[in-house]
Amino acid sequence: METWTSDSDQDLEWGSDDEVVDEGTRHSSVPPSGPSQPPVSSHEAIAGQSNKACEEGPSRPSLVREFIVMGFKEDMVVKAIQENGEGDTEAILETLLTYKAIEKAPSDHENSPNDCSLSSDRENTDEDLCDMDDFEDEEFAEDLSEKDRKLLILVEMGFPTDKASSAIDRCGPNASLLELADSIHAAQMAEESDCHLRESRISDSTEEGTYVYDSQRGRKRRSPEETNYKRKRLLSDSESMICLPKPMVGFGLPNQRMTLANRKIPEAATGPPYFYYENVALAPKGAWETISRFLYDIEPEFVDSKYFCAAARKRGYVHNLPIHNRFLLHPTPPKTIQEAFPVTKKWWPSWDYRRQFNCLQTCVASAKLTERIRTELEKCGDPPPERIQKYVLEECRRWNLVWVGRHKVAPLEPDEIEMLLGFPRDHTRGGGISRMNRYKSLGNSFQVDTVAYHLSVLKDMFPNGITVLSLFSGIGGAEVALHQLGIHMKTVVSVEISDVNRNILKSWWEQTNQTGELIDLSDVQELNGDKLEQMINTFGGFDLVIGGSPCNNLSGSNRYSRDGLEGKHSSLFYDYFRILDLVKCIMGKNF
DNA sequence: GTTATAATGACTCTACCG
DNA sequence: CGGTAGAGTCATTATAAC
Repeated sequence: METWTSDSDQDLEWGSDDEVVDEGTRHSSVPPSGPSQPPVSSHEAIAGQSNKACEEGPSRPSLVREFIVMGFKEDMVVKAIQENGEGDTEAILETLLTYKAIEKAPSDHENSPNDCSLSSDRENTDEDLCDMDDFEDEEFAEDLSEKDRKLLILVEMGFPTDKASSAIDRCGPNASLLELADSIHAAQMAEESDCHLRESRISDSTEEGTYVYDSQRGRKRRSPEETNYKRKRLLSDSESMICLPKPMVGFGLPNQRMTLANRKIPEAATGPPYFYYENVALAPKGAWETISRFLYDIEPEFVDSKYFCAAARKRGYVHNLPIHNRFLLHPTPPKTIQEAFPVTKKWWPSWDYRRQFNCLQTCVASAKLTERIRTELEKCGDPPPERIQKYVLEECRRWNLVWVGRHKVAPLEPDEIEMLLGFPRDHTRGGGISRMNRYKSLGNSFQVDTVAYHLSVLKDMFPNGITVLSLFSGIGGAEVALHQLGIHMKTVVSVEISDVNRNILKSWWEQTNQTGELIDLSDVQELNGDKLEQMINTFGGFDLVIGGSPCNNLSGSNRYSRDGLEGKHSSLFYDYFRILDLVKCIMGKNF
């Protein structure tokens, strides 16, 4: 069962530095990404007009918000929901796209995917509709031919006119918009398939195989040689899919052959600015497909931080950074529990064969549980019967418990979690933060060494330092990573909703004697085009847009509101995209 | 009010077997 | 190929304690 622990130590030798790092040796850092508790949405179109927050109306304000955050106007969202009912989100989306396509004037642009890259295509298509901007007649759509209507919507969604047109020809007049969109997507993928095939083959031979799953049927299957062909075929079946690499090593670990020799970044996505987006790898079906689609179709890099430290942390990263000549932070952190906590060794029973922790989350075990474990172990002899072993081991895994005495297990202390995640000791300590909030902030953070490895390529590219836009900064994992890499931060604009997290980052910034400037804002939803344009003009553009949006509606740990990307908090992903796209547009115009 | 504690499954992929 | 058991997951809520 323990395949994930056994391969980490022996099979992957990457460094000569196995020394145990004293917990006090690393100074500098803080993690990002936070749960944020946004007030109700207020969406602002780029043009500057802002809409009122949606509170009343439909019984699901989150549904309204979901669409507003995608760039639709509130009144239209309400109207579309009334028209379709709350159940069928696809129909609502289709209606909204229709509204928008009709209402659209060529000059204004909002945050639909790939919006700015298509303005030229759109202008042609919309030409004969320009005078229809005062949208009143909801029947208008039916005056268009079905094909024209769909073409219009597809172009509005960001697809080139010619591609959209041939997709309609290919799929027939009755194809749904989603089918058409996927068909275009598949065609684009097929164009790159040669390159893809080559890359995947390299990947397959280097790794143990690749898992491919069909996002609709939810069946995952082992993919041998013919995987790539299947992938192609399934894609043209209007199904998008995602690969979770096994082992989850991303595009390559240190001292390991790069699994993806030359990945291709779509033209529209190349830097500047560089960007880096993070979220949980094990998100509900379809979430990563959507994330990737919004972020310019870049393939996510899935990495488990167990290859960088002593705790697992399966995360996906979408970025447009180069992937060659990456390097690790030094000293490298311990990669096993025993190296990280040598003093616990003498209490560690032989039948607890954990070598690494599972994902460090936001909650820790209760005293009652550790008490239960202790009494259970007291009741029986040594070694305990198999049934007890199994129970204890299960709970230890579930809660990341460590052995601190005979029959005594305990949850990790906040400072121990700081160390495991690559933060300086006491990074989150003091300043008015409660213990539980430390756990929460840390649980929501980056693993610094992992992120630093990916960001390390920036060091040579920007010898004079970088200007950073840090969204959902949390306790500043991105900033800490950059600092430890020795990358000078000229200016950091940090956006983080939590007061305590902002204070942690500010405090770290001062204590590490940063010479650059830290500007901290609280709400990504208030970051509109005007503000961004002003900042970009002041700072000369951003070199890096980095952040991990809230995962709580995606995480498997959430029993109450695992609503996917459209969840109350996780839908802030669309704000990440909105802001990134705005930055790209503004910088594209002025630089 | 603020903080800590305890209780609360579902969903998914993986490995294995027939 | 399908079924199944096993394992893992950046959490939320109600309640008690302070």
